[in-house]
Amino acid sequence: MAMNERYEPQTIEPRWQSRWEEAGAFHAGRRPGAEKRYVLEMFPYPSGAMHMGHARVYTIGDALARHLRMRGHDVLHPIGFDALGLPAENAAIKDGRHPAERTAENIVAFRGEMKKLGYAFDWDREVVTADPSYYRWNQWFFLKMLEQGIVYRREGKANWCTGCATVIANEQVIDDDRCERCGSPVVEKVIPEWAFRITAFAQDLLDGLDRLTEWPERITTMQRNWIGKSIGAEVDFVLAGGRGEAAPPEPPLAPLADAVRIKVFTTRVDTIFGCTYVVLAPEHPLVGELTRPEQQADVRAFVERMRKTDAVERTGEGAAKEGVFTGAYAVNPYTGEEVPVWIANFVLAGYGTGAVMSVPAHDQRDFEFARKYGLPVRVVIQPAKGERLPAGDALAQAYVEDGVLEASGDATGLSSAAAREKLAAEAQARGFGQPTVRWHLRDWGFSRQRYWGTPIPIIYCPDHGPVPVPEDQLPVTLPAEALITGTGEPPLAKVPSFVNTTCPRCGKPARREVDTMDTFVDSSWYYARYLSPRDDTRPFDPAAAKRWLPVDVYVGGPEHAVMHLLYFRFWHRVMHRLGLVHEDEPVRRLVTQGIVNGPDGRKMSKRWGNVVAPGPMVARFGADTVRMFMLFAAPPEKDIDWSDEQVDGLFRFLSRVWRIFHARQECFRAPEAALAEARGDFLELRRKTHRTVKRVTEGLEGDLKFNTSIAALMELVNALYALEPRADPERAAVREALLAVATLLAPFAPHAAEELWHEVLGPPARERLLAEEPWPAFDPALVVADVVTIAVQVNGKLRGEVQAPIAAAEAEVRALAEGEQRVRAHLDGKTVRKVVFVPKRLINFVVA
RNA sequence: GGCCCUCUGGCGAAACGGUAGACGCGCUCGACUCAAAAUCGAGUGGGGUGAUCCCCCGUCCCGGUUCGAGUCCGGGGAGGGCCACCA
Repeated sequence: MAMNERYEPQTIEPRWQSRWEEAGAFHAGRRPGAEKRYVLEMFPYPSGAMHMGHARVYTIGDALARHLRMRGHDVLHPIGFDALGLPAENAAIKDGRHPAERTAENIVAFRGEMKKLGYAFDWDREVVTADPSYYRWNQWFFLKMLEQGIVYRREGKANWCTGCATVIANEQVIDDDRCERCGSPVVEKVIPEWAFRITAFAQDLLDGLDRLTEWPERITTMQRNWIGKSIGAEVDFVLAGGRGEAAPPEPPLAPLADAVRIKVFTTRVDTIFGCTYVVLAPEHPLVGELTRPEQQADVRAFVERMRKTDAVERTGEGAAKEGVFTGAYAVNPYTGEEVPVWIANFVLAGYGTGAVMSVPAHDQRDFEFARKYGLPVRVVIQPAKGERLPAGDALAQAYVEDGVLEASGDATGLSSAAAREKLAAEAQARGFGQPTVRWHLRDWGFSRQRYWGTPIPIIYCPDHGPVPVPEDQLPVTLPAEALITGTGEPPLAKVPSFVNTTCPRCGKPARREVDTMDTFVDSSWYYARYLSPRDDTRPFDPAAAKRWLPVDVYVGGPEHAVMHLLYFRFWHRVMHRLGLVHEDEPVRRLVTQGIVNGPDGRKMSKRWGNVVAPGPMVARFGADTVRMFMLFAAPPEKDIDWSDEQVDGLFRFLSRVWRIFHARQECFRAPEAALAEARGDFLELRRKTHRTVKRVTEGLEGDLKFNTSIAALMELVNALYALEPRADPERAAVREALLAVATLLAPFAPHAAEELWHEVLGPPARERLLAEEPWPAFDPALVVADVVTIAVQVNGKLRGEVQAPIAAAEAEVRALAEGEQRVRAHLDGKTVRKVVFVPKRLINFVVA
């Protein structure tokens, strides 16, 4: 049967998709003896239709997975759906439908589109987080972590999103006070909530980053910053004269030691001899107590005003520094000096100790505050080199660098670094402080006052308080009949059949927890669930985990740098502690892919009318063209713009590939034995073929340069167009090239590749699948040319080129180069001082 | 303010410290066609002489290292990302 003259992806693609499926080609575990590879892309959140960003991640991961399979590995390449969460619930509220129904529909649509794109997923392992068979294990983990003390209940200030009507995590607050999901204002609200003690893992999470050598550095840097370890010291300033005559504090204070101590945290204890005042946050518990009667009115008014001002306005960049004197004085333990105690808007109650020592000469913020309120400025650090600083009164701005201490008692003359160590140790020795580590990372509050999440398996008993639901009663399932309004109290609170239950301890009537878990819980361990997705006795099989974990390559967007990618590292450590996994990092190599922008270069958005959906593009050009576009446009980590012209170009390329196969059909049966007799242009073609195998392979490994791999294929195809084979050896060389093209194309344009490969091989290949064939090897003898072009430079400037045998020695090349008229013109009348010879590449005459 | 990234033709991009611009898009010309599309082929960084030969300039800017720098080092500029009165 003659091959179709036209490239028609619409007829080819469904055919191969069903062949792959029937053969179970992409099931993991089919090659038990082979080395495993776990390739994973971040699973989609099916709140709407599939978009180009999805098409890009899965295309990148798929190219890798397909290549690794052809390299003989046992490949696990699973997929699932991150189905629970606020956006799905919000969308459901908007169109008045149940989130379960809507999500199910979206998943069907997603699955359909992914299948049309021909991704080599192991669909048997699909996981949907909204399924009780999945989220029961969220609940199971919750119970285990409760036992371990990693989960705890707290009452505290939470970030309350006014739009989503729920608490959200610190990581989900953007632009200071906006919800990452819906953009609504976020306010502080005091609410009881459940939290993960992720801070207990802070050091470990930080140390682990050093071992993640195959992660993009910018991601590990972001995590490092987010974890935010700062090493400093805590120092107690004792209130001068003991208690101030404060108004009766409410509630009554616990008995205090003789002296009231104001604990401050600083990373610059080396500057402490320059401390001229101390500042507390307005919310600091000691404020009421230490304020002097004559300052009482001012301080109260200030605190009251701060309470009413929202966080951004108060502490945002533009906010003016404001403060008020309390009338109290505290003693600097290093100097014995009494310094005034102030309160100010810019001091945060939630960071450090909520109190700072102010060193206006060496901290810009303190400097501005001191100038505004006429507080003294005292220089105690001098630059190690360069001009000395003037006295404090004449200082134009704070000197914040490290330097050499002066006027600092015993520490005078020490460097800042040495002084920090000495002074912190001294504080400890003398009992008024100690070296201290502070973290930016906070515990992960995960209670959400919403419906579409995992119910938290806790029962509140009037006698026993919060009681965990026994393991054998899991899952606590979401009641289908909840009324979801998106406002007011948690929807689950309004479902009596859910709320009302009995205490597992005493059997008395009790109420269930009505909050649900943050969606990030679902995505924190899904990669492990893929290992045994139908297991109903445990979250996953540890033996399978031993075989498959860690994930070898994880592909996803860099926007998850400090949320998902930190949470799942934390979770993996918990699983490690529970003995479920054998390593403490979940992912060996992370690939972060760039955004697909609209054709106008702007982010795709309805607002700009520049949204291009993958579905219609696949229908029009075929999956292979869309995939090729994603990979050819730029390396994975770069942002790309959708371009209709470029897409046309890739379709044109695949058609061009098709046509050359069609035009060279007579070569399909060429005898392989004739290959060795290929000469001239056809020997060159063979070299090009083998070089192409090498280049494409390199692009799929190492730095993942799919774009140059595809470029190499294009060059080979261009070379084929330039040749007309007439004899068997020539036809054999062409056949070799055609087979290479088909095979090398398999990770990128798998459908066309299968079709072409089968055309070349004919009936003998009927039962085989290219997707499972071995990746081609190249002949090292054929990737090197026997004659090379050598650039000739004079003083580093290109002045000609010569052809020389690859092994040519310097003398030979030099003679050839000097024989070139143009080169001679530049050498005439000059003295050659030196000749630099780089074998196979260039020769450079240095003349004067 | 801190940390990080990027900067190369008209555009997307290539380039172990070694011929800058591979490959693709776009554009120009030619072949095919009554014509167009499609396809195939040729050309395509700027400038200058000038006719296929050569010269000069050219990878954000300034300096340095080197026989040789898009690449390495120092300084600056522009754009972007993340964090942020974090003590």
